[in-house]
Amino acid sequence: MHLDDRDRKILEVLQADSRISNADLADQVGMSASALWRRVRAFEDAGLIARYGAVLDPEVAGLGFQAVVHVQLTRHKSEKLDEFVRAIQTRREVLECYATTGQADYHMRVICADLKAYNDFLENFLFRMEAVESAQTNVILRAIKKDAAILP
Amino acid sequence: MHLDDRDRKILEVLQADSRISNADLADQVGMSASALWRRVRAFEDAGLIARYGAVLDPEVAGLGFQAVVHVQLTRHKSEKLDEFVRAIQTRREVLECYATTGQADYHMRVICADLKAYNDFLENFLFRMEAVESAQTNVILRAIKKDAAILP
DNA sequence: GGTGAAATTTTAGGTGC
DNA sequence: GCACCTAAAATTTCACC
Repeated sequence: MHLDDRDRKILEVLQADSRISNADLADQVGMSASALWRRVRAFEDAGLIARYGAVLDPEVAGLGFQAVVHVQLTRHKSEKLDEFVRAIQTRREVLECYATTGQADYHMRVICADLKAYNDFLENFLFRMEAVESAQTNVILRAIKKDAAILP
Repeated sequence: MHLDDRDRKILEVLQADSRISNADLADQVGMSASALWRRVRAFEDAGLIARYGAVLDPEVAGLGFQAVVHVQLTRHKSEKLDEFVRAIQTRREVLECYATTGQADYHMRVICADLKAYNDFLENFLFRMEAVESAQTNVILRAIKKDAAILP
C-alpha cells in the first residue's frame, strides 16, 4: 500500500485523536471530507488501521506501579511453554510480552496497583509456573515516552 | 473515583473498540443509552479516558523489525541527559522508553522497517549520543501479547 | 477528488421512579 | 442514582458529478 504525505498526516492525527471529525481532519490535511473519508476507509479495509480504542491513564485508574520483567524459561517440555503463553495472555497485569533474543527469553511490561500487588503477581503467578526458570524485575521509575504513534 | 463492575466492562469494551455506538455498548452492559453516556462522559472528565486513538498494524505499515533495547548512560553531565530525553521523544523509531531500576538505566521498544534501518538508527543516532554509554539489542521474535487493555 | 443529501449517532434536556 | 422519551445538532456515509 503506497502512502503519500497526506496519508501519513492522516494516520498521525488519527493515532493521537480518533475522535476528530472527518470535516476537521479534512481541513487539517487540505482535502474534502468525503475524499478524506474514502482514504480512511481504505486504511481500515487494508488492515493498516487495525482498530480504534480508548486510551486510559494508569494513574487515574489507580495503577501506580509498573515494571519491565525479563523472564528465562526452563529448557524442557513444550507443553509448559504453551501453558506459559496462555497464562500470560489471560493475566490482566501483563500489558505486553515479547519473545526476544538476548539474555532474557521474554520481555514483558507489567502494571499493578502497588508494590504489594506486584509481589502477589510474582509469588502467586509468575514464580509458580513450571516453565519459568527465573525473572528479573526492573521497576519503571519514569516514562520518557509512551503510547507513541507509529509513523509509516 | 470508584468503579463498579459495569464501569469496568465499559472501559474494557471501549479500549478494544471505541467506535461502538452508545446504544450497542449500553445493550452489552445492560443499561440505557443515556445512563451509559453519562458514565463515559464522567470517565473523560476525570481523565480516566485520556484520549481515543487509532491503532495501526506495524506489519501492514511496512515496519517489520522491532527490538527491546537496554541503554546505560554515562555518569556525567545532566545536560547530556536532557539532550538524550528530548532526542528520544522526537525519534519516530522509539515507541516507548522508560527509566528503570536494574542493570539498564532505560528500557525502550524500537520499531523499524528492517534490520538495515535499525542499524542506521544505532549507528547514526543512538551510539552518537554522548549520554549513551552502551546499549544491548534484544530483537523481538514474536509478540505473545501487545496493545493490551488496562483493567482497573 | 468534490458536492450535496440521506441516514445515523451524538448530545442534550426534561420527567418520573 | 437510573430509565425513558424527545429532539436538535453534529457526524457519518454514500450516490452522483
